[in-house]
Amino acid sequence: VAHKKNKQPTLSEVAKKAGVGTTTVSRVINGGLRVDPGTLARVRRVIEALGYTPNQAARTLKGDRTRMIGFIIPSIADPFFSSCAEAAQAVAQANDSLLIVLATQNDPQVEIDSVSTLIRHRADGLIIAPANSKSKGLREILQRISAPVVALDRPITGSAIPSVVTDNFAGAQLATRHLIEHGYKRIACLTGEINLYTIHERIRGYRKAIESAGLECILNTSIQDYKSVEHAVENMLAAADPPDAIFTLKNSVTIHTFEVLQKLNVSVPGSIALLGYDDFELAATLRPSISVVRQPIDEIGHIAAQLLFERLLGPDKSRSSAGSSRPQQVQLKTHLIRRSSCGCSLATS
Amino acid sequence: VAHKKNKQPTLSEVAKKAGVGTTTVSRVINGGLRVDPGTLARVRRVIEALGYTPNQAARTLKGDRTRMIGFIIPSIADPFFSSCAEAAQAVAQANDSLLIVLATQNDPQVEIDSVSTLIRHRADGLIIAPANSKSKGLREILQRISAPVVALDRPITGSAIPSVVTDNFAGAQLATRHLIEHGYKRIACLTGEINLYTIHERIRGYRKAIESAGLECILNTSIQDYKSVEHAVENMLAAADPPDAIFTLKNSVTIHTFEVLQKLNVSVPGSIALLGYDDFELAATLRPSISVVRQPIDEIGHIAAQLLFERLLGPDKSRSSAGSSRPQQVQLKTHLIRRSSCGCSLATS
DNA sequence: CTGAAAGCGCTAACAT
DNA sequence: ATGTTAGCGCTTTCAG
Repeated sequence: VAHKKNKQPTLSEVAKKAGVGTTTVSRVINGGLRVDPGTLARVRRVIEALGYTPNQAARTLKGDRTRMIGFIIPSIADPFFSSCAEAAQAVAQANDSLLIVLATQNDPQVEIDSVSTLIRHRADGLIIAPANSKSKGLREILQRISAPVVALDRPITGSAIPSVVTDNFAGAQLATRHLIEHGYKRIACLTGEINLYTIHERIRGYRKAIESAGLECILNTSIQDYKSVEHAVENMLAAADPPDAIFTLKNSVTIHTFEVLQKLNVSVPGSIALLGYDDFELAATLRPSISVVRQPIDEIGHIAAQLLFERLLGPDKSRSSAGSSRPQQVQLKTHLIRRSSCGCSLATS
Repeated sequence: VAHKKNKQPTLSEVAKKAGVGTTTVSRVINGGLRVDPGTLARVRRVIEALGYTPNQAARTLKGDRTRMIGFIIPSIADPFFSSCAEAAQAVAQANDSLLIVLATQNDPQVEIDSVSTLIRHRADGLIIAPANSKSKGLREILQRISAPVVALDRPITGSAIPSVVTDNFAGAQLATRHLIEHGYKRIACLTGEINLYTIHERIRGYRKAIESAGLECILNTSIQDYKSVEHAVENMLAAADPPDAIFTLKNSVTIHTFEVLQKLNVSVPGSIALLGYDDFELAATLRPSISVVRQPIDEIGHIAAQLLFERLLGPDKSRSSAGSSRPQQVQLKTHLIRRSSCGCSLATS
């Protein structure tokens, strides 16, 4: 009984113990083809007895894939990205690969460092939600790596990198139009993080709808936290011509706006209607329930991972639900969920 | 079979191009000590020009750590675990390591497979929230691996594996007592998944408090989804002696209970008080706001990861915020958050 | 200061 | 059917 501490048994140890060559053991652990049934059984017994597990690092060095894919996102705790990660991990698992999750907090430097780390580890591929779609540094480093890359939620402009995003422009436009159809005339739009691709597109959608209807854009892009929402809303309410509807471009802003309106005892949608971008768990439970633009979150992660494996293995070999390969720039539709806060379903408010 | 696999440059390519030996290049990428400044600069230039990155697999094979740690949890999308993961990933990053996230959906077989995969990849260590604290198969495989393991949220009974959990018993007991102090006499407890360690402990806490006060346990452990909550609540309400308070043992049950109560127009806490285990984002925003037992989620993930790196590197070398090493069985305190639904702060309800 | 050479564990020709 | 052997890219003695 060898007490080599901290050491897993090796293939050649198995070979020695089983009285065979290393090639035979290698064949056994790789399916056992072209191996005598008796030998096969014996080797398997030794493997079992020793608790042998092939060393992936050695395989990798020999030229095999690492069976690891990187997943670079702003935050793991964010429900949107954690749901994407869950879906991507499932696809990775189905393809016998590991998902390595890296959170960047939207910091471009951390993002680049993360890519470097993944390259060092020779990840087979890479899924990334870039902090800045236009970052030159990121585009450069991404261009240099040989592993396939898929962009998630936000494309990487000026590159041929495949991406899976939702149609933020159409979603915001549709939502704004819906508010317009309700008859609201002064529709404010609250957001922050205007350098994000998604937010930028949503603003465009809002603008388009508002201007097409000949209304006035009331856009506040300085929102950061609860305080700033409170400040913004109080100012609007105190103005000579207060808004009759608010369109919020991201989850946290929607929630903060709801909270402020609730705190100020402003009737929703009576005095001011509210519609938010991105659904959230309790949107239907709040009173009034919050109308939102919903994105197919799971699909984003799922398709991004599938796209990656298709490029990795060739379209036919990846474990896809569908056999056909997809286009390289996927844009998913969003969905308007009509609840009470926009003025729909007044019966249940 | 012409794959356009742009291989990464290797160390010896750098050496050749720089006109030095591989040893020198190795020294350069490992800090550049004992290397002539001129040579160092030249080698660095070549590395830069070639975009060389050391191959982690080769280093690993040579005996170095893999700089990867595994993180096995039931679900990534679950806010509790994704927050833990975020904290753990930050610690991993600080220790120059990768976090590999595996979701098991509480399936014991997937769990064991996940551990195997991580062993194959020679992860340096392993953080796991076991689906079943008493699983023999899991304990066995965990015992066999040489890498350090830390249990998260749920201990692994019958083993010396360090764990980071919260005091579920005390938390539930405190919460139940709080309800009792409010004067409620018929306090129901709703839950599912009773095979989970956490739930088991919470039930114990509830029982202890109820029995100590000479009250009757009204325990329903068959909750699974909204429907089952609806059914349970309707039955309770229709009974001759309906409860005057409900204590829910997990997030989803709390929310479903709130929804059912809201739908049935039952006044909370007027007719029935509600108190839930585990805080959630909109608990304070709902009307009434929901009182809860809050766990220090980030700390759980953070401490678990720190514990792991302490065992991995020795207490002094890990990037801990504190220099001192921690006990191996950490039990964190929970906190009762008094909001309106239990009967506190009636002014703001 | 610097380099030659010996492996780390595995796979894949190439033998037998 | 099975063994022999040559590396994969890197670190690390051990000599210059």
